[in-house]
Amino acid sequence: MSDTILERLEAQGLRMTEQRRVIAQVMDAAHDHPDVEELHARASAIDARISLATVYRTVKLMEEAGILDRLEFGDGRARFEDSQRAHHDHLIDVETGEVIEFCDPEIEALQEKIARRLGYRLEGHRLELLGRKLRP
Amino acid sequence: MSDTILERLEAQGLRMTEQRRVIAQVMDAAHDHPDVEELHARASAIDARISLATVYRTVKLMEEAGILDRLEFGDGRARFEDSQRAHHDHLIDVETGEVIEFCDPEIEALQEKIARRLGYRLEGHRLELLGRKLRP
DNA sequence: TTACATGCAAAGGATTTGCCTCTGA
DNA sequence: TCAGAGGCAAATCCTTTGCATGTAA
Repeated sequence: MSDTILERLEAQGLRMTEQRRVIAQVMDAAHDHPDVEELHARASAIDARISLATVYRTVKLMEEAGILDRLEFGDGRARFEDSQRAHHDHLIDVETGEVIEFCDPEIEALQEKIARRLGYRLEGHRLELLGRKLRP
Repeated sequence: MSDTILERLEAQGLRMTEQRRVIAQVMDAAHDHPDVEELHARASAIDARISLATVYRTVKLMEEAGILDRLEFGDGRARFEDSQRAHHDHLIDVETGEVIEFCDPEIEALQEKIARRLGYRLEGHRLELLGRKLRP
């Protein structure tokens, strides 16, 4: 459960190319939610032989392999994070765009309950809170 | 609080064109979450003199006026609903794509609480549950 | 060797915009 | 009348894809 992205990628038996290694390394080092362009910039800084198209393909590969989660914050481009980081939701600062992660077991439990009440088994969720910093 | 979209549009003092009237009428009649293309189809059925571009412009106008809410269900296109319909969240059937609306005061309260704990005043949220129908 | 990955550029889908014409107030 | 709205097509933005070439196994 504490494997790196690189290790999980190898464990899938996928062909390990230089590009995939670099992108995995970048995502392992990332503590934020980079979009494809940002990912491409960080990867290019390590090895310039990586095209945008490859980043798109790799990110899709990793998403389908369950290694990355795709996030949509409503700004029209996808962002990615390590799917193995402990589950959390996001609070977005509407003034600065800053993203704060949080996890609340109560809200998780409540979601299960609501889904069940509607006759569904919960398979996932997206929760984003939008807020403005309190000035005390 | 129970005005139609048409009435709210007029109340804003915006120029009332035939196109805006038709789009307002379509949204008033809609009990679902149409995307722009669907909206254009429904509007065209009433009056063919409405272009896609106008639907895009009108929908943006209405969103900025607080008349419509823009929804993103992760399929790459925006959907719209009457912002004045009682607040609710969405449960999406991952098998059929069907969208079920629900409202849970407990979860609303919890979100307020979480935001406050993080030092924010809650301004809004997006919550989508993804589920699979229970077969009893 | 060879199936699969990459680069590049072209293609796509959703949305926006420039520009000229039309129209509501 | 005339500022703002609409139509059309071109432009943009993000993402995907076809094809020829490169490379991991």
